[in-house]
Amino acid sequence: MSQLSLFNSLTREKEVFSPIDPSHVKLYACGPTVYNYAHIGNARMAVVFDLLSRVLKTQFPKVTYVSNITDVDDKIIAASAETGEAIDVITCKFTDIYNDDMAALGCAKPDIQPRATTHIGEMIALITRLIEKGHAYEGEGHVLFNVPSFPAYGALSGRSRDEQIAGARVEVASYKKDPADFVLWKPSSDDEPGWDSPWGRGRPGWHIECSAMAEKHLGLPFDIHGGGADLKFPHHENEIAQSCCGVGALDDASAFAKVWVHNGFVTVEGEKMSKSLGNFTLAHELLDEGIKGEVIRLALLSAHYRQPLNWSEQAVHQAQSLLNKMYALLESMPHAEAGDVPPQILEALCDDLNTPKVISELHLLVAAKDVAGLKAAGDVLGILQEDPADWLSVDETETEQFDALLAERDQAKADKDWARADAIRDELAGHGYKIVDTQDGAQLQKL
RNA sequence: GGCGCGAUGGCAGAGUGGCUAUGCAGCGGAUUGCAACUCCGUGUAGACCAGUUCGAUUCUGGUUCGUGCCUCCA
Repeated sequence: MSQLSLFNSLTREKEVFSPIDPSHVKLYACGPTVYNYAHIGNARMAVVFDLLSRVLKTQFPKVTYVSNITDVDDKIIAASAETGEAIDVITCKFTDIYNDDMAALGCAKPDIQPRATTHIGEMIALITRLIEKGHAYEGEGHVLFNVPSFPAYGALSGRSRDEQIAGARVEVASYKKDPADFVLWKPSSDDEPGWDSPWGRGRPGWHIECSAMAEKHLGLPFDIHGGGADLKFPHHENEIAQSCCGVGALDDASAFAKVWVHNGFVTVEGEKMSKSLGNFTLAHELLDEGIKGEVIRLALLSAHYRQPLNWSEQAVHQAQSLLNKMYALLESMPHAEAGDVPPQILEALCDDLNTPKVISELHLLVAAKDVAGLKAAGDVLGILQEDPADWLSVDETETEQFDALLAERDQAKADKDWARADAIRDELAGHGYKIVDTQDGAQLQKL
């Protein structure tokens, strides 16, 4: 059996994964703040950690994958103010859309998907504990984490507290004892969402929810904590500080989570996809355009998860092309059953999720007509879950408008009027369809 | 400025101290309709400069360039 290795951001080394309890592996990944649609950069995180949980499940008898929904945040408040929709309407709506879109990308729902707003009590309890232990203090209605009280601060991001201060863009509010201190709890005005607490009506800071929810659902320490690379600092660094201090592990940044896994960004023309740059593509839009979820998923896995992934038509095209090939083979052998996951696939996955290598192995499986291996590989990768005939056909209601053209082309072929036949092919290509002549006559496929 | 990451053939993208990555595109061929699909064949790439070595794309150092975090961010 292949042994899983993962690059641990905390040690900056690829390590053989060795669970705290091999009978129950625990994984947490920071999920979305639900105030709008997920773009494919957000989707990459969901796909990567879904894949990791699937691979873990092939290696260990029990895996609990937790990924949260952040449903209290200043951005949500701002979105509500802008649209006039109630906050819970917005968060419910976009939670559902997120789950639907990720399901379309082949992501199983996490075993537990905790919401921040249903864990306020746990957050207050953790904050209270931090105050009691001298790691947090109250000031002007805020509760702040005192960074100098945690000697191991900076272990994950590799920056010292002095460097962070040198960044100079940190807001130094009057109630902060140290410029690096960050908010655990902040006061809410009457028109903002808030909960009663020992420090007055307020709401949690951004970082505390993950500490509280991970501890509640997984216990400390747990095995793997993941998220996008941009969360390393300050979010994950602060989670470590809160959680380690909560359990009194002042010098051990691994007392929260043992292995930290960070996925790289999706880029567009070499630049990070981000909302502020406006260069984002929504997963929802791509699905609406008729690009299949599995195509998006495979395209997102076409680069190694820690490398940047440049989103392009060509990446989509390559993923589509491979899936078409695989489904065509599956259709030709409809009664084949899934076998064991081919060892070379498992080996590549176990090597820090080397999905580009996996994809090359998929091509080789197609060439070898190894349907049983492909099906098994598809199950662990979260692809090849559709009916091959459905995959290869196109929606007839969409294409019946072209039936007359196809009939005309059949006649043109019979008349050996190749110029006309090819003109029709070109015309349909303009509509996004490819004509494939089969024994049953001409059929259309999406380009 | 501080701290990271990266640089592979037209494009995407791996492994590897010496032995074909893989795919997309292109080109040649078979089949076909002079198409499409399919099949066969086809690519001396490794930013630059040193060093280690019998031998480096792979290890080490430096340079250049790109990019990310340091502020909300997957």
